[in-house]
Parts: sequence; structure tokens; C-alpha cells
Amino acid sequence: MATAPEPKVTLATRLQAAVQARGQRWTEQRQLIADVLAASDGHATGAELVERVRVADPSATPSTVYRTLDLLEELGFASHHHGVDGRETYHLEEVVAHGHVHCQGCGAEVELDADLAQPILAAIERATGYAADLDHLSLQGRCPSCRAAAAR
Amino acid sequence: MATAPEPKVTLATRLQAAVQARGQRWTEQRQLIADVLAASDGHATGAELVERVRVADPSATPSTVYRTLDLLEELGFASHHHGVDGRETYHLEEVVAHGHVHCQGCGAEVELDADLAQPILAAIERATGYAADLDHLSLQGRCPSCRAAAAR
DNA sequence: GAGTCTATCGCAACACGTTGCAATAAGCCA
DNA sequence: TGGCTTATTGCAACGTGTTGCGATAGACTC
Repeated sequence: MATAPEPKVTLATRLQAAVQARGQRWTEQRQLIADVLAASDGHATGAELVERVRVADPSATPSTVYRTLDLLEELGFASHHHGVDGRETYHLEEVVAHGHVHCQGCGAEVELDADLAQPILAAIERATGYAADLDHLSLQGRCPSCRAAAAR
Repeated sequence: MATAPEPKVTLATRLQAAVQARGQRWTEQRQLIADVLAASDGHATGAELVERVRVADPSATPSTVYRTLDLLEELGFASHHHGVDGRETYHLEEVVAHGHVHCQGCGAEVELDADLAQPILAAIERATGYAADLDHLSLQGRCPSCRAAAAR
């Protein structure tokens, strides 16, 4: 409660601390990848992140990027889900946990924040006993306007 | 009500009729792929189906298999979703529509039939207005025993 | 500062899935 | 039956992501 506020600690700084606390190493590549992810506010696919990292450092390889992203996930700094097309999409945990709903008709995509998703998660728990992970909640269906169009 | 029962019409037969009704062509490859899918009751990944088709006909190529699977989906005979690892999993629509819930802790996977999923779909509709597609409902979370273990 | 240990990196090869294009063959008509 | 049209196939190349392995270089000790 009375700890220092530190509102502007960067992702890279916090990640470095977490990595080193686990006895792991902090490298230029990790710094770079953390910076790129932090600059990609919200979502980015694996391929996009690889490309952006390579712009900053052409010697970086995809395996390094993906392994670092795995590390970020393991440490709880990021998470990923598979989009409609199977591509991986990463996002920072700093961005509040949320799910996605994709319309199979028009391709519209809406985000589900925790409040909106709460009754859905509750229904899942009642039906299955599972505590569903909002960050991996990726639904597909028909949006209201496509449903209305189909009904006509 | 009084129509002939015909309980043993194969997938391939029905598919052939549907394909030809659209003015498209019926080929040996399509016959083969339909047979393989029908023999893979329940689920199979794209790669598994490709492999099984190639056992029966080594000259078949992945592109043909995937294109045929797309066709089956278009005609409503099959559908696919992306599993936890991003791999495509196909299943026949003959198998009743269902979703999946995957445990991130122990890897357990349970199927959600229409009855079980109904309150979940209703909650999704109330929250978003979307009519979610049960076949694409692929949830991740923690199963009851992993939750109990974590609580300890 | 030098030496040691080993986590991490880059490379190369692989797996899965997609796409463009020329060759083939299914289905139709005369 | 023979010929025509064009959907479909197989090939080859590509995009995305993963894995194994030898080389490199952090981090730690003395």
C-alpha cells in the first residue's frame, strides 16, 4: 500500500527484473523484443513481431523472437491466442484481459472486456466446472446485423 | 415421415450429390478424401487426414486434401476449428455440433454438447448480441481438479 | 581481470497450411 | 463416340511457427 508508485517503469525494465530473478539472462535481443512488443500496443501476430524486430536488428531470427515470446508468456507478461485463421496473436498483459468475438458473416470483431464477459464465464463454470481464461476466449458467430440480414 | 429410411447412405454418396448439384465435379480424390474423413469418426487434424489419404493414394497432395476439406465445409458436411496449438481439427457435421473446453493445467479436454452449451451461448448473446457458433466454441481454462490443486 | 558454467543465440531443417499456375480430365453437348 | 469447356489436380514455392544442435556470450566466482 505504501510502496513507491513507479508508474512509468517500462515493460523491458520489469521483464528484466523478472528474468534475472529467475536466474535467467537479460540480453540485447530480449530488450529489443520487449520494446517492440511494448510499442505494438494491443495485438500483434507472431509474424508481425518478427518483422518489426528484424527491422531494428536484421540479425535477429524468428526462433529467438518466438522463444522470447514464450518466455514473456511464462513470466505472465504476455499471452497469445489463435485467431480465426490460426495465426498466433500476442498481446501484453498490461492491456486488460479480454476476449474476442468474430463475426463469420462480415468479419467484424468485437472485444469482450471482463465486465461483459463475466456472465459468459459464469455460464461456462456452471456448465462445465471449468474456470475459463478470458484471454483465450475467442468466439465465432454471427453479429446482430448479419443475423438480421439472414433473417430477411 | 413416410420416406424410405436409407440409413446407410455414405458421406461420399451424399457429398457427390451435393457437389454435382452445384455443377461441380466428382473425382476419385474427393471420393477418397470423403471416405477417409468418414472413417476418422469424430476429429482429425489436417495433417492426419493428409497422411491417411496418402496411405491410400500416395499421389495425392496436401493442396488437394485441404481444398477438398474446404469444399466439404462450404457444403456444410464438415467444419473445423483451431485447437490449442493452432492446428486445424476437422470433424463431420454428422457428428452432432459441439464445442470443446481445454484445461491449461492438465491438458484434459471435455466436449460441450448443445444442451450443456445452451446457457453459455445464451450468455454470449445477451452480452454481445452475437449468435455464437457451437462448432467453433473452443474454450480454455482450468478444470475443477486443477483449480482445487491450485487452491491448496 | 581471467576462467568457468550454461543459458541463449543463430542456423538449418522440419511441419503444417496456402496459393499460383500449367496440365489434366470430368461432364456436357452434338 | 468425339470434341469442347473449364473445374480440378499436382507441382512448386511460399508463409508461419517449431525444434535440435553447435557456437556464442552473459553472469558468477576467484
